[in-house]
Amino acid sequence: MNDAPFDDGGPKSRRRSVSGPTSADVARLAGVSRSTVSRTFTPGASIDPVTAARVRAAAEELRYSVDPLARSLISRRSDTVGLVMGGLENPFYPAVAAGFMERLQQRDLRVMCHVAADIEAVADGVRAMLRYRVDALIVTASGMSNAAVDDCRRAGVTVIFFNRAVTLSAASSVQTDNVAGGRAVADHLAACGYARPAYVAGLANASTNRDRQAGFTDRLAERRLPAPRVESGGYTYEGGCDAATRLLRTKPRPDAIFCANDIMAMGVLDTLRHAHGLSVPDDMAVVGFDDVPMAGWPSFDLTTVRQRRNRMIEVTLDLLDDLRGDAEAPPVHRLIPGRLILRSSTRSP
Amino acid sequence: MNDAPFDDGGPKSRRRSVSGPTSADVARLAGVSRSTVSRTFTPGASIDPVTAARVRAAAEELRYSVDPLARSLISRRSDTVGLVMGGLENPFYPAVAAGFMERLQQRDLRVMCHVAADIEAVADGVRAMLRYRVDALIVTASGMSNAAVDDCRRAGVTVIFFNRAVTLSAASSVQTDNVAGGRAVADHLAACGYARPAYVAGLANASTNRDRQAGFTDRLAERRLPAPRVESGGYTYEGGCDAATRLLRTKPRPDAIFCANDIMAMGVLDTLRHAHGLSVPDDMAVVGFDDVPMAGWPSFDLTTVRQRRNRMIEVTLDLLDDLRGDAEAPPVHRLIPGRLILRSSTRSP
DNA sequence: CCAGCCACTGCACGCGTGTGCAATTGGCTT
DNA sequence: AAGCCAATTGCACACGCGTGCAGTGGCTGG
Repeated sequence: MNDAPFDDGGPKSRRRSVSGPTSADVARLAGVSRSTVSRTFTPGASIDPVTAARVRAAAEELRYSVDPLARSLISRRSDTVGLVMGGLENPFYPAVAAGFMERLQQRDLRVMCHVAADIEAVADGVRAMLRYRVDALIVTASGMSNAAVDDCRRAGVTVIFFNRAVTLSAASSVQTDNVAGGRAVADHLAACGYARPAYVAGLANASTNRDRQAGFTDRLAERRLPAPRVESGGYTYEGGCDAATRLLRTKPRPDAIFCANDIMAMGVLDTLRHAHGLSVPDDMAVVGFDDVPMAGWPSFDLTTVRQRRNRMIEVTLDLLDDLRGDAEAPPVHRLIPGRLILRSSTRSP
Repeated sequence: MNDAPFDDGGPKSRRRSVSGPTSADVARLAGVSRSTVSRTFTPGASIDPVTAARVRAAAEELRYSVDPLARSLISRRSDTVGLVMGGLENPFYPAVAAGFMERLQQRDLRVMCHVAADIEAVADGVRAMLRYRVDALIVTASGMSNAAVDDCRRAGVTVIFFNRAVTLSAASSVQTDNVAGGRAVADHLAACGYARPAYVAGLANASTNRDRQAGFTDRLAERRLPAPRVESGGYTYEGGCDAATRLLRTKPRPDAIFCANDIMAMGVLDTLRHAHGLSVPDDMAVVGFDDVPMAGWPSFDLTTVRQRRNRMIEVTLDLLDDLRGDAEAPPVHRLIPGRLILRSSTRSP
């Protein structure tokens, strides 16, 4: 019961063992007022360096550290950012999440996570995080209602969408140039002599999917190639498998399949090869998007559009530094160019 | 400067637009004291249902919700659990993380995440989270110093290790029966007539790796089979590739390779097939551990030990419910049996 | 009819911190 | 030498909430 070695009789010594020393304890030991202790740990506050050193020594001795909850109760910031993710099935996103966490931790920021598949779940998560006073919000590959964005704005929380376009809302965004990626794929397939393109779509309401499809389709049209047959694959491996099967039944049969992400492309690849005995790229070309590590494995060796993941993350965090605090700042939109990685799932030009 | 549209003259109206209504506002509207409002939102508090209803109505009207920071400042709990992860490269763990998040969100708990590769980084993350008063800590596949565990205990925070054995510390754990998994693999390989086993290890200090290897090796010995040649693969695909190459150079050449996880097994598989033109399972058997979705894809079709991910998560959360609050409770250790999934990367018995 | 009990409510204090304001000090200018 | 200014510090008041304690009123049992 009494796991503290002794009770010093001070007025607040009851829960010392569980709640740690307070700034009052440090103040007493250093012979200053509590305000001075506070100012010691508040960058930019007016304090004599000599006093500050004495306070720091006392804090060190007591193993004191500022209680972030009490601090944010009054300062209205929490040194915490919210990370809202649309799902972790596509291996691109765990890598993104890990990248964000590592870098945020480096800056001594805590990260509060939330996974949410649909718009409503996102809004719920966001509102919950707002109550915890997150300083900013990063939303990866998931939609968000304008109402929720407005809530953030009202709360003074800047929100940045990662790989999600945002039209009329007041939020910023960082994403791969998905349109250009789609166009690059169209160019490459045309250069290789493929003539009957198909597109395996991701989620219909995802801007990544729409942009990739638009770039692909538009560029095909510019090059006088037929509009691609479209099948939905829902951004999953199984969806890719099913889409491949459906595409094989269409006449004329496509000779090149562009998938909105790598996972679906792998499903397509596996289905073509193992279920229908087709040869890639001889019988059919397959192209993905993301360039997840697996895409480079010899079992797939997938031609794909690489997303510059680390660069995107850095840009997002730089943006965060710029925008944090003033939610009134006008939204910024950054487009990061992707890069077509040529592998053996397409013929050579 | 004055970004509120107008000032209603109330004593605390300055920041109304950013910080939302307080319990005092609700109290005023409902014609009760602030305490009564508080009790309305405190389960188990003594309050007249009629009054509570009136308060709720007022709260609804003002869009009031309890400030969780202020609440936890005094109640010493935060309705937040910390999730510490050792990395997200192995796709088993993003799935685990997502599972935890979804279920915790369902229970209206926030989750604070941290990724940390080594023991020290884990300790840093844990200490940071403790300062934020997390109610509990889930540590997946990552080690933690006893000092850090003690810090948690002192802070009254229960910690549960997920897929990490814990020997002398005061923390609980939930994990697959890795020893039994290793034994099952040994049995299966023996039954199939393989005679020269090898083991591709994960990280040397990971209990999962040690247990799988121990079960495998012991059972091989029991069946009078030679001790397996061991190469380290560091739990990564590339590590698996390299280990395979090294194993192919050993004499006598192994005829069955058990890998401590699926990702390494895929690296082994790809290397055997594509770099050395070997046939699996005819020339060599390959077995993994985890049964990630990819293991079932036709490109790999990997015999492996399935970890009952969802079951493990449920057990962990049940444990959390039992243990949350009393850090004095004796630690609990749960072993979840795995299951050998037979596919075509091994011959039939 | 009264004592006693119970359910409910309000008061006031505390949780651990940031910060405007006034007070003090010391150095420098006139 | 007197006055002024900048630097530094302490006081006191928030921040938004939970909760022990002391009431208040109504009801029951005797």
